[in-house]
Amino acid sequence: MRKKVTLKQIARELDVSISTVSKSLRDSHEISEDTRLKVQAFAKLYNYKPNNIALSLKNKKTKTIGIIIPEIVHHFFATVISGIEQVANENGYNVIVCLSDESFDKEVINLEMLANGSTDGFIMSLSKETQQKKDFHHIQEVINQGMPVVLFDRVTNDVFCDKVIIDDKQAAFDAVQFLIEQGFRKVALITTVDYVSVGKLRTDGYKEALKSNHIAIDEDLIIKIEDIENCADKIENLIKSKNCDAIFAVNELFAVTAIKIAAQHNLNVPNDISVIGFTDGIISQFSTPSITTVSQNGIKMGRKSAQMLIDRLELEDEENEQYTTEIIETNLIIRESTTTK
Amino acid sequence: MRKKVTLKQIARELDVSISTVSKSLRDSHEISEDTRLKVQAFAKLYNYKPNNIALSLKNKKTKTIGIIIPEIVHHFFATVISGIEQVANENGYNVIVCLSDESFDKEVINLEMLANGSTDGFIMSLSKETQQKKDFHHIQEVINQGMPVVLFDRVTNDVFCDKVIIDDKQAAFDAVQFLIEQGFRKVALITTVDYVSVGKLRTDGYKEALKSNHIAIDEDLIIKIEDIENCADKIENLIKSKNCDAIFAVNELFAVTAIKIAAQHNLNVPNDISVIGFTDGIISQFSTPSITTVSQNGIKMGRKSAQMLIDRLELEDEENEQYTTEIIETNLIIRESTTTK
DNA sequence: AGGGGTTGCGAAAACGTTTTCGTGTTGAAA
DNA sequence: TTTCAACACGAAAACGTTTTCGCAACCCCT
Repeated sequence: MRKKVTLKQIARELDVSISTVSKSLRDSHEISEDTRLKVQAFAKLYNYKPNNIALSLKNKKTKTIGIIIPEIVHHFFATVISGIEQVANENGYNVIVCLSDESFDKEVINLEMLANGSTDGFIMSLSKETQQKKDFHHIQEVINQGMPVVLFDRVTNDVFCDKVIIDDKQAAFDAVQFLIEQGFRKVALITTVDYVSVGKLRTDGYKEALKSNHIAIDEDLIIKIEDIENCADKIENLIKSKNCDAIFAVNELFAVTAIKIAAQHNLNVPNDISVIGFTDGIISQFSTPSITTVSQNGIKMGRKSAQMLIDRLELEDEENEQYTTEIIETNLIIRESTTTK
Repeated sequence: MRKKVTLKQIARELDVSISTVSKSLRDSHEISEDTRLKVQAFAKLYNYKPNNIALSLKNKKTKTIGIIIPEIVHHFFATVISGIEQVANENGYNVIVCLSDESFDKEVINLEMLANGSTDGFIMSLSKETQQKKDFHHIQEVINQGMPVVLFDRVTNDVFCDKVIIDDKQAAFDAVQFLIEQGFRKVALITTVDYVSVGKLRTDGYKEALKSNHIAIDEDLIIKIEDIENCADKIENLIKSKNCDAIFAVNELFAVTAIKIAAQHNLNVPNDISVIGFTDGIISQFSTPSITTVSQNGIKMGRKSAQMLIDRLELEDEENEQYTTEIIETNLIIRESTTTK
């Protein structure tokens, strides 16, 4: 086992000082060509690589980005990480990933853990519990300590920092508008409870679309799912009522579940009922029928988030207090689950 | 902006030495109760937390695990990360994730980057390119430097270290055996090219199952997919030939694609043709029909890998050269895509 | 020969910890 | 009064870097 070699060891071996070794390796002109080449040859031979930890301590920069997200087993978040990782890599950064499991406490613990020097900044999406409690002191804390934070997707107005979101309301509006344009008047909504910020916004967009087309909002056509496990019942009631000819679901899972339940009741999608989902994940692409959906482009969100964070990190000139909120465009991907009336 | 406070600052503020502060905070008996309480109160007030980087440098331990996988936008890998993260968290470790994008070079770069002090050890799954080149010197290198490595799923016999795998061959055997027991004799195989280790093993299992049931192997029923983009043609040929009554696919994507193409040719799954996939991901669960599949239990693989790595890391007593290979059991999840003949 | 500039290198500080060892003060025992 | 232990604290080294500064040695010019 050949442990990694340090400057000190090279210095001792070559009978020069540590400074000389360091300077030689960094091609300093202070060092004679003789010594420089000798040191470089020796370093190469022993495969010297500077120790990152020591560098981090010295430079007070870790070249590491902390990512804190609710969960990773979720295609959208996976794509965002993928995007972040791309940009991070291009700029010589590493990413360290923590999962909050939708728990406020875990989010706080992770944040504090990484804030003690492990990372230069954070990219986060809030856990459900955090959104519910509306407690963001932990985030404010790290910002106060001078660490940049970028929030994406699940954000809050209560903390000032850079943000990357989609226009959830507009996207929902567009989706519902599309359904209406296809001739549907009885459009149902399957959404989440209101404290999930994106769910609320998409609900708003749905309502607005109906309003602007002078369609009355029928509360019976709006169902709010608390937890995904037992969403089936409520959806089944909706379908059985046969009161709707189209459904807008605020995520893939709701959409595909609706389709499955419809099939169980011998209703064909899209012929008997059209369905639009949200998030262009695996499910939408591969379900049968494939699902018309609002594409969020997680890669792009991730890339943008990373770029904003890195820009701020490398902006040495202190305190550009102009926080911006970037909006990533969405687009409706039309597939097999919708038709015209 | 209130920057993080250091021992030195506390010491200066309280007019004691750095050692005294450090000892007070660690409840050393060398320090009088008076000073101890005073320091602790002050530290609490200013929310002192030791700097991780400094600790890492001193202790030569980062409490960080490096994960290098081909890609994250893949349900199986996401579940493995999730499992790793659980165990890591329970033991006070963080995880830093790098993606090789199936590229040998990126795998090498990531490994070298993290090997310079950033992590205490690695959990990896080999990129396709690495498996093809059969070049593992980079992995051997970090092992030689004394960093433990755990390989999972896509492993190799050419490097000695701990490994976590499933019995791919046996699992494939069981799946095909199941189909045969349901009465199918013309079982087709959709697999990958041979250099993908798991693909090869699953192919072997398929062949063995046929053999042990005295069914001749028909090479026309075996199709090998190079890249996923244009797998459709080959699969279509298979389906059109109408030569098979059941299909075993070595991953979800092949399985769902087969089902889709079958539908296009007015063949019903499972009534006209039964399909079994591999990996119990989102697709298998939510496609219509839902897919009978071999479940890999990524969470468990991740947990086991992390546990093995951490055990080795905390086993101070040097050099337990007994590397082990852990086999995670699989099981066949029977859903709608299979029936009996 | 003396002065000034260049060249080549080393000492030391700094980043933030922990820990070992030393040391001065106090109190009690001889 | 002297001696010694216990007590409370500080100095310094160590982890591996980078960088500033200082300092010899040499050469060149007058």
